[in-house]
Amino acid sequence: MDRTQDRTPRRSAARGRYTVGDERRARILDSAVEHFAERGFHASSLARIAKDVGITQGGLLHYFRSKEDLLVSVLEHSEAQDHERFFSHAPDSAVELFAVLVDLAAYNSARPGRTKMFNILAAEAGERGHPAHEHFVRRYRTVINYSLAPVQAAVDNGELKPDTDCEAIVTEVAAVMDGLQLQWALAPETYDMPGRLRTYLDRLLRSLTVDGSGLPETA
Amino acid sequence: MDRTQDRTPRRSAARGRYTVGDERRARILDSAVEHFAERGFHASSLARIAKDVGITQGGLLHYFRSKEDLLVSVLEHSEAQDHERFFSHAPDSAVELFAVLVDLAAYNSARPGRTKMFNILAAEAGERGHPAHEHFVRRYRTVINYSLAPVQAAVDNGELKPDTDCEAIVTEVAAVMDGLQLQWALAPETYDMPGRLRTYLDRLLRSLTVDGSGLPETA
DNA sequence: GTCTATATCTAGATAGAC
DNA sequence: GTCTATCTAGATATAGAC
Repeated sequence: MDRTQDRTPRRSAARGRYTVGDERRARILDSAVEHFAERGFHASSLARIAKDVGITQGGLLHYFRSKEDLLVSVLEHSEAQDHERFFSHAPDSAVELFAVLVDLAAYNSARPGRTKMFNILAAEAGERGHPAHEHFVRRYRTVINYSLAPVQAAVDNGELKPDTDCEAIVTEVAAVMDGLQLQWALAPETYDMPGRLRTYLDRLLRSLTVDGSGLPETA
Repeated sequence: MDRTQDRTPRRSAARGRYTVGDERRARILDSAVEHFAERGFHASSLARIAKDVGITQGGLLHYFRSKEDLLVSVLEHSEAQDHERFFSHAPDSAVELFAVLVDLAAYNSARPGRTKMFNILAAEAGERGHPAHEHFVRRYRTVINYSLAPVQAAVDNGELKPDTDCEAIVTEVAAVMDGLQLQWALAPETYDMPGRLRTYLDRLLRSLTVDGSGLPETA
């Protein structure tokens, strides 16, 4: 096992207390996010990531034993943040699910570095050899499953039309979120990503309800 | 002006005749597409692109004076292909537009290298300094404008509901296409991208028609 | 815990031989 | 039209000093 990897659990155990090393680790992760956001994984450089934190490349490698280790740590860290903030509670209805997704879009649009990083890494990860390939395959599966349950439940209890293809709906929603995020990244200041997502989800919901107006809006 | 740049026009003038240089140029572009698809722009290497064609890096730079020149040429080349194949005729109706888009998705899913390249470059281009930034900003504007006209026309002549927000629809359609493409790239063999797009467009169309079943399917 | 030094590779671009 | 040679710069990773 990796000595650097079991730092995070230790920190949560001693809640509120941060060692110097933990703080350094956190700053390296933040710096890495910014660099991956600008150039992706392959073209980012450990030396420049380290320089932004005020240490050298050698110093950085004390915390993360390799570039790939750093990438994996960044992804796990971000994932954990998202999970705690948005996905720790399973939504009971499609309306509730959609509201969470709009919140997530707002959260993402307030964090351009983090969000652009996901755009690039998700695209890079299409190649089978990429160190984040498995991560993103798993991530889509998780997102789909998380979203599928409340939609299926809404069909079962009659809120949504009985002939609804739940899986198609759910992958489509994920696609819209990713696609809007791609457009948003080209002009983050002027593009209302959560607004466009809500517009889409509202119409989707209306088209899925029995008479076209049976449910409240998502926000 | 660049001597290498005015080769393409000359070739189209002497239709059917390809000089050795033109053929070399085309093979370099193909190789570049594959490399950009795997690693994006920054992390691709001219030497390796050249090696796949069977020449050296120095030889490649005879045709494209810099790496950035190569990238721009690749994008222009691909764009020209798309335009000729799909967008040279302006669609008269929303149904016609949607059918073209499904064709495009099928075309893209048959060309993994090219399509994954667009995924990565579109994401990388979010950063303002990226050599393809302007290209993708322009590309989205073009796509939106191309799609807006037939949708707006359908609203005006009563085929679609009068309260339809055409611009929202059109950016949403673009987002779905990009997002599905991202998911497809993670498992191209098992993911029916054009099928999922058609499913989405069919439901979109039904939700936009006055009584919910006024128009034929897209295919 | 961090730095310096170093080994080893690879990058893009230029110049000039053939 | 292509190659070789070369320059400069930058990459990751290791080893060991402090």
